[in-house]
Amino acid sequence: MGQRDAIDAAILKAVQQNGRISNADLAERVGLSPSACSRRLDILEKSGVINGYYARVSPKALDYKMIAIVHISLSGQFAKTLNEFESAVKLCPNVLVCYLMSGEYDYILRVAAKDLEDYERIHRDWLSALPHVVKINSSFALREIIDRPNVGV
Amino acid sequence: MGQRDAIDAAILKAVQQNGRISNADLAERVGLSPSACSRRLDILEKSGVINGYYARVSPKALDYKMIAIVHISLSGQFAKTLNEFESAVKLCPNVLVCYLMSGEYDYILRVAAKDLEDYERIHRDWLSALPHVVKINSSFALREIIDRPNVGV
DNA sequence: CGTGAAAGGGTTCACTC
DNA sequence: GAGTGAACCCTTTCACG
Repeated sequence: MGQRDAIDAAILKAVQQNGRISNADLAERVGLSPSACSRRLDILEKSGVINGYYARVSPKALDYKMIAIVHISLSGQFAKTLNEFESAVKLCPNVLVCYLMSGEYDYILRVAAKDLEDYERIHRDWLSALPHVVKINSSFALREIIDRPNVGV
Repeated sequence: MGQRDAIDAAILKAVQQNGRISNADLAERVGLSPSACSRRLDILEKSGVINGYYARVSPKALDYKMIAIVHISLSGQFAKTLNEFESAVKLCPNVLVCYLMSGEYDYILRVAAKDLEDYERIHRDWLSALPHVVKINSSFALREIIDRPNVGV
């Protein structure tokens, strides 16, 4: 699962910075022939180390001007309870991130909304309706300081 | 800043799902000729609607097995205080996300670490050392349920 | 915005070391 | 595993309608 050597690490770093780099340029950058580079990249993709390639689109351009951080507690920690909650939360398209957490709350969510009215709808129709929820705590981002797509680049 | 019409929206949706789609394929998908599609994509990139393209790499493959959510409060809310904190936090490569928040804490951070020992180092050398910090509260992700790169795709 | 053609570049083989 | 060379395909980018 981990990269094998320094060249794989260099490949990963490069595609994290520029997902549209051509294989030819990538090969030159990491000091490999195009064919060798293509083989390695293929392995990294097929083995799941590289999940995919995406464009970053400014959320504001999509009219998503609001980010909420939502802490949620459930009525219990049984596997069945967690599974039912997780299956349901995955269906909400506004939930960008969801982690099962240690600490006071069971889950933390990052939710995108177009505006406050949109968030109220999401809160009412989605979040409050999730199974086994006993406590919800929403706070809102006033400003984005950092949003890096990847670690260590 | 917002997209102009349905075709731009379709272009954005496509590149969010596949950042490596070729212009020819993209044109076909949105029902445009390659030249017209290329012109639109160029505008979307140059105007900043599309921020860039990147590969998603499994954090585990990079040996980042740990995600911490860190709530931080500062000693005040003066602009100078916030600015100094924000300039400093941007220098920490392990901080993936940082928002200025409403609510109990001033900032919320998403921090990647290789393991608990690595996190202790980050906490000690970076987070605790950030200017004006008076309270830090770390909790840890036990499991990732959702991690979408983009909203509404 | 669409068409068409030209030009250039990239990918992908089989083969070799 | 990596490099070479060549064929093939595709993409991009014009000028023009």
